[in-house]
Amino acid sequence: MQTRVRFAPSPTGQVHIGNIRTAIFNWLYARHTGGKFLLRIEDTDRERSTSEAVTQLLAELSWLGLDFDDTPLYQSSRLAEHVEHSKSLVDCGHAYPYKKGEGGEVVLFRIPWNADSFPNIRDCQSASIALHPDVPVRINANGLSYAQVSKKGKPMPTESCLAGFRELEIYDTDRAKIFSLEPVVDEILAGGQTVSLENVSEMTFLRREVYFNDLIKGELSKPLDSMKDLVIVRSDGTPVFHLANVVDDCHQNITHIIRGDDHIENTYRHVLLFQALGAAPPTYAHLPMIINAQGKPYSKRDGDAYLGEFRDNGYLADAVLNYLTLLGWSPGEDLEKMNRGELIERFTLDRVQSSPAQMDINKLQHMNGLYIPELGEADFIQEVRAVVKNEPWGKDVDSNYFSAVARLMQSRTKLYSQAKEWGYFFEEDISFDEKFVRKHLQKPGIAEALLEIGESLRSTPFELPSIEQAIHDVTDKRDIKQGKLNMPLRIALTGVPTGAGIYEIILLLGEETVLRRLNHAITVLCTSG
RNA sequence: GACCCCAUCGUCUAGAGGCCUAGGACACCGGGUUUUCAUCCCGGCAACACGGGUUCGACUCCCGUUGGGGUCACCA
Repeated sequence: MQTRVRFAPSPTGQVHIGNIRTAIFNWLYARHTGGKFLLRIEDTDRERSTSEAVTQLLAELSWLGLDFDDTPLYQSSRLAEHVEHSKSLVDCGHAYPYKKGEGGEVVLFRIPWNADSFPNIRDCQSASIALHPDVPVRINANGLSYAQVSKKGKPMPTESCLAGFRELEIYDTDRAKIFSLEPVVDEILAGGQTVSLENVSEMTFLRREVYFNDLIKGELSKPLDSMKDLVIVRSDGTPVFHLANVVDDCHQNITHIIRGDDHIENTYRHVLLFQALGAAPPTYAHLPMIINAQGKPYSKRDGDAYLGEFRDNGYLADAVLNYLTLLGWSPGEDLEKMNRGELIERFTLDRVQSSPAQMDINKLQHMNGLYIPELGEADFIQEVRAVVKNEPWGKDVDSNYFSAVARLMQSRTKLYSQAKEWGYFFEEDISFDEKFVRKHLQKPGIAEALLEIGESLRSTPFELPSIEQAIHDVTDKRDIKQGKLNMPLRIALTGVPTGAGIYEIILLLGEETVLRRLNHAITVLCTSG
C-alpha cells in the first residue's frame, strides 16, 4: 500500500521551527517511501485562522522545497462531513449529547465500555483505589466522579469515563459492598439515571488500557480510568479538533501520522475514535520536541525561531533543511552534510531519536557556511544584492563592481546577511574599531611604512602581482617580518581585522581610494589617541 | 497534583550485552598551512544522571530514585 502522510498546520500565525520540522519529517518519509505528502489546512478555528497565515505558510514550504501532492485540503470546507460523522457516532452509541457546564448541549465521544470492536483496548489486572469518605461517588452516563485520598489524607476530586471501570465494585467505610456496576451499566449508559454513594472507602475494578505501537517510541499505553469522555461537537454545533482531525485523516486515507510527541495524549483518544468510525487507526510516529536555549519547546507563543526569520537572516533553504533533519535524526554513520537526495534516501523513522533536541544556532551557521561556497556565483550575487539594498551604501551600487566584491567574499561568507558588513568596499568614509586601530596602527614605524607603501603603489602598475610586490618591497627594505604589515594595512583600508585577501581588496578598492585611506590612516589614525 | 513521555561530552549525535581506553560534528583552546583574512590540516578539552538488580560481562536489559518535558479546554 502506498504511504500517505499529511502536514496539518493551523494557520494562526507564523510557522515556527518545531512545526516545520514536523513538515520536513513527513515530507522525507513520503519521498523516501514513494508515497504522498498531503497538506491539510486546519482552519476550523475561525477566530484565529487568517488567509495571510495560509499564504505565508505556502511560501515557507515552497522556500524550503517541501513540495506537496494534490491540492491542499481546507478543513473548514468539510464541516458538514464532520457533523455528519458526529451524528452517526451518536446513532451507534459511540457518542452522546450532554449538558456540560454553563453552555448548551455538546456531543461527547464515549470511551467505549464494550471493547469488542476496539482491538486497541486490552485488559490489564484488577485494581483498587482508596476513596475519601467525605466525598460521595457519583455515577452516570458521563462517567464516574469520586475523590481519591492524597498522601496527606485529603480528598482529590477525580472524574473518569465509565469505561475505565469494568467490574467496578464499591465498598463503604464498614467494608461492606454497596455497589456493583455490571448489573446496572446498561441502564446507566442509556441515560438519565445518576447513582450517588456516600460513606465510601474503596473501589475495585478491572483496569483496562488503550495502547498502540509507535514507530519511534515503541508501545505506548494509558489506562482508561485516567481518561474522560471528550467533547467532539461544541454547543454551537461546530466540530472540535479531535473529530475533524480524525475524520479528515480517514477521508484522506492517511496511513502514517507523524507529529510532535505533545500529541501523544491525543493519540490515545484518536485511535479509539478511528475505530468507532469503523476505520483502522493509522500508524503513528511521535517526534520529540525541538527545544529552545531555555530547554522549553518552541511554541506559538515563542517570539523567536520562526522559519521566516532564518530566511531573512541569510540562511539557505538547503542548509536549514539539512540541519533541521539532523535534529532528532541521524543516518547512523558519521555523515552530516547531505543534500536532499541523500536525506531522502537515508531517512527512516526508526532512526528518529525519542528524546528532545536543542537547537544550536552555531551548528546551523556552520552548516550554512558549508553550503554558501557551493552556490552558483549568480545565485549568490543575487541573494547578497538583495541583502545589501537596505544598507545606506547599498542602494545604487555599480553592478559589475558589486559582483566582483561578491565573488571575492563568497567563500568566506557564512550568512547572506554578513554582506551588510561589506560597506568598506562602497563607502567613501569608513568607520574604524578603536581597539584595532590602537593595536595595529598606533605602533612605532607603522605610519612610515604605510607612507612608503602608498608611494610604492603609486609608482607601480595597479595589478595583483605588482601590488603584492610593492608591499613586499617595503617590508624587505624596512626589515619588517613578512606579513607583519598586512594587518595594519587591512585596518587602515577596511577598518576591520577580517575579510578577504588584502591584495585582492586593494585591487578592488582602486588606487585612489587606497591612497586616500592610507593618507587618512597616516595623518589621523596612527597619531591620535 | 494525576497521567503520559524522555535521560551518552556545553549542544547535535554514534552506540541494538563483550568491537568502548565510549566514536563523529558544532562550539571552545592550542599548533600548522595561507608572507595577510577565510578555508584547510593536526592536536586538546569534554559525557554514559543516581541506586539496585539480571548476566561470566551492561552505556546497552529490568526495577526504583532523581531530573526534564508534555497533557489534563466547548484551542489546535
